[in-house]
Amino acid sequence: MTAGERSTDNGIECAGCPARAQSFCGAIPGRGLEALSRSRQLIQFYRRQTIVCQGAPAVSFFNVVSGIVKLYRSLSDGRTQIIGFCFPGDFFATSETDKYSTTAEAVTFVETCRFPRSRLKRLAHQFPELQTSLMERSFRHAAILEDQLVLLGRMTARERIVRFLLRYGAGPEDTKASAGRHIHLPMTRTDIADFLGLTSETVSRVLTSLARENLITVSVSHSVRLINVELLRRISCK
Amino acid sequence: MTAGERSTDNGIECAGCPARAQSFCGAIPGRGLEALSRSRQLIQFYRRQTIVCQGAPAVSFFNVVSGIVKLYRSLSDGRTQIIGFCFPGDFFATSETDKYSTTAEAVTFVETCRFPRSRLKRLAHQFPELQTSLMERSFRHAAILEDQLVLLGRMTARERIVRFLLRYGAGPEDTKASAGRHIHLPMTRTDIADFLGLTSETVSRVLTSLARENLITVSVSHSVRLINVELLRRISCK
DNA sequence: CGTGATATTGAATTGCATCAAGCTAAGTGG
DNA sequence: CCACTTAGCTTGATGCAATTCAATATCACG
Repeated sequence: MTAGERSTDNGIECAGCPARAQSFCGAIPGRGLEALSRSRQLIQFYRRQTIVCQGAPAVSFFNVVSGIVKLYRSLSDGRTQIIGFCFPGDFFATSETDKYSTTAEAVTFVETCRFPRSRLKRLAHQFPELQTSLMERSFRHAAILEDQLVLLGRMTARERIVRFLLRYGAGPEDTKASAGRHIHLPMTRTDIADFLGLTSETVSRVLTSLARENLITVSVSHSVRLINVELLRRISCK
Repeated sequence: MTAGERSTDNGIECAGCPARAQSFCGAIPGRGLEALSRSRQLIQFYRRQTIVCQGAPAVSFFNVVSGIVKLYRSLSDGRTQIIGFCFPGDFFATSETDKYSTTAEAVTFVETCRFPRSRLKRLAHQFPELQTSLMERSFRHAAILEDQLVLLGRMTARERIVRFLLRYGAGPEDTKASAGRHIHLPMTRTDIADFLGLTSETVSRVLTSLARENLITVSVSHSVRLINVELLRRISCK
């Protein structure tokens, strides 16, 4: 265990896990849960703490129980691109190679389950219902990455930021629903920029310009409220 | 069958398929091949022909036997982003939703195997060795998409184009090896641009500038030769 | 209340896009 | 076999969105 991470007692059983419904392990039937509880370690990380490091030997993968994790890749000159944010129920550091391809860092305080890397394959082998669910998950994941390719390759700064706000702030597709609700964005402006292929200055500028046009309000920097969701959706295009 | 596509007789058995070694079906053991042969249709497409259309009901998925397919998404105003090129052994149009999320179009004359969409899940269920291979494939695929995110989000036009040339023209990682070899690029400049998040003009300009610096030669527009692979690798960074 | 980190705002710069010609190569039909 | 057409490619001139550099402003936390 590297300095700073915290392993809590594993007394908590998987059966009672609040994240289980959204997690890959949700597909594991009850009879498998006890074994699962034994093969995982519950590990916590503080904000800014690195969980796994790009290029390091891939020994474990993780499931997010609570909090937000960012996955990113860095170029040698410091440019970084965030690949995605992981929320409760997402798993990460599932590499097919023997090295981690991305760095994972806690954006907030994070609780994770850690498993040996080989375990996923074994579990899938053991439980066919998990295997199906993993396949669905991977197709869904690929679709999200494809969305992001379009965003990075072809969208303007404004479109990118509006999409980001809608993605993380609006109920999926059902117009209206989410207008006026507060969105808490625990990541920094630089994080958002590194996710959207922009600079933090541009993120700032676009947010204030959206606020000037009464499409959103930014109370404190980590809290945004969507005002005109309809118009925002139109801006984010498709 | 839509107008223009060509279904050849299915007499050719999967057992003798030249693309099988690199394909998902390569993981299916001999005993399953006869059934596989029966469940697929061999379908050919001519250059520029649309294979499946973004938004259309997802009924089939395809495996490339020969030729190159491009997958792309279009925005309503015509901006398009190519998600990737599929080569022999790649499969595409595997959607988790009931609509295709990308359009697939033949870049060259293409031979494909078409399967009913539900078949993949059934096959995976039937053959555990396929299931493992699919999982590996999906992780590898995700890693490629992540690479492309970094490229689109953080790289300059020159870096993008050099990476593209190295990716499709150089043997994997083994420096030297591939210097001087001809690379045939059947896609248009616009295709390359749509893949790299650029315009065709920029692709042209960068290629001629690389040629002026004696890093590559461009004989006819679809044929490029890498001269200084070492330096190209340095430009493409990491 | 002070200090360092984060965010905003402004001004200047630039890399790539856009617009606009020409150029080239591959058909096509007389 | 050669003008004519057309699609794709190259090259140049100009514009602009986003970056870069720089100067505050604001926030979070001891």
